[in-house]
Amino acid sequence: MNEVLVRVSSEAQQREARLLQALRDAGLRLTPQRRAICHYLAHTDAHPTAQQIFAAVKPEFPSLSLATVYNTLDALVRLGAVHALGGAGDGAIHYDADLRPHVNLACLQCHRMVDLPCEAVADLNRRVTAESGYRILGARLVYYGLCPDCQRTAREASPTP
Amino acid sequence: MNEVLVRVSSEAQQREARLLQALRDAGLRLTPQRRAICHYLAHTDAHPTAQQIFAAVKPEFPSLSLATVYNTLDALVRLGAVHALGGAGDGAIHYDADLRPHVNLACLQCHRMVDLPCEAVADLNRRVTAESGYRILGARLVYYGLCPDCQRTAREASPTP
DNA sequence: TTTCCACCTTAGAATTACTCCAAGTTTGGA
DNA sequence: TCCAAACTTGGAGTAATTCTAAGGTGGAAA
Ligand SMILES: [Mn+2]
Ligand SMILES: [Mn+2]
Ligand SMILES: [Zn+2]
Ligand SMILES: [Zn+2]
Repeated sequence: MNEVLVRVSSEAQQREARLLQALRDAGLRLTPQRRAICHYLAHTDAHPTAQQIFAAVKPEFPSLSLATVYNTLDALVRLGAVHALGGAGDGAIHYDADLRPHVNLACLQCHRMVDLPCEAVADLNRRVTAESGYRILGARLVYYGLCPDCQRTAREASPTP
Repeated sequence: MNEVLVRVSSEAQQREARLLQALRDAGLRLTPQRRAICHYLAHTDAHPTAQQIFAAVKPEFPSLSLATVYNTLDALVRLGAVHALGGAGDGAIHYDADLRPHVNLACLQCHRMVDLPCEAVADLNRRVTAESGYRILGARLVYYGLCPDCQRTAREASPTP
């Protein structure tokens, strides 16, 4: 009759907590702007750019400045809490707050990035950390090309069936 | 007494041939500038940026334009003959003509990229190609952080031993 | 709770990698 | 050899990112 009150913290909530903790641990301040940016980063799987984060958070903070978005991203990347994945055919850097081992797929046509879970990446991470001699801050595991949708579009455009 | 005249084409020569063939196969023209850029790309393991390629080839072609470097790189990347690895702490994209399976290590401090051979990457490539549904043009397998040299430098700067 | 300052945010200017353009040149097939 | 499509070039243009100076604030300490 007693329900088991285990709240399963969602993946997104865990990510958000991790981002905030990373800032705290580094002695950086938790401003409302940073909280909002972390919240957005933790709850999306879209691999947003700085501009996209800005556009998404701006409504909640009309005074928000792009510089703050860049500052916060820079801090999170330098702390290893967010990965900088690079461009996707657009000239802008995409960010990923999902640190679970996976590779990312970028479409050079529609500029979207999606995840491809991949257990093998965990081994890769381990090996690189152990063998490289580098102090690893982040990874950028991206395959780029054309997504299924954009392949279809391209095929319709050129009559080569 | 007859020597066996097998010339073992060096890795770099193979790469150069592959780059030129990729351009030919795509119906693109082999201009002296493109040849020089391909030659440089094939013979370096420095993962150069467009500007660095320009600086390296310019002496041989005083009339060379940056636009030509960008055009050529764009063509090679779209053909999958060269990989665009993204930045290394500098704001510029680094390129890699070495298509052998490996991961790249970027130092955010000195902006250098080096290779880490890794057989596991071949499997990763296969799996992504097979399972993603994407038409894969290239990969960007980079771990970024601080190289051993820069770690040492950082340690000397901050007295935390 | 109040104080206080090092750290933050902000708007806008500055930087710069990269792209675009128009005019002149070249490649490579016919 | 001839020529049209493709290429190169210098310079202007674009836009992502960084820088700067002035005013605001988080959070530790009293
Ligand atoms: Mn991802
Ligand atoms: Mn490499
Ligand atoms: Zn697409
Ligand atoms: Zn270094």
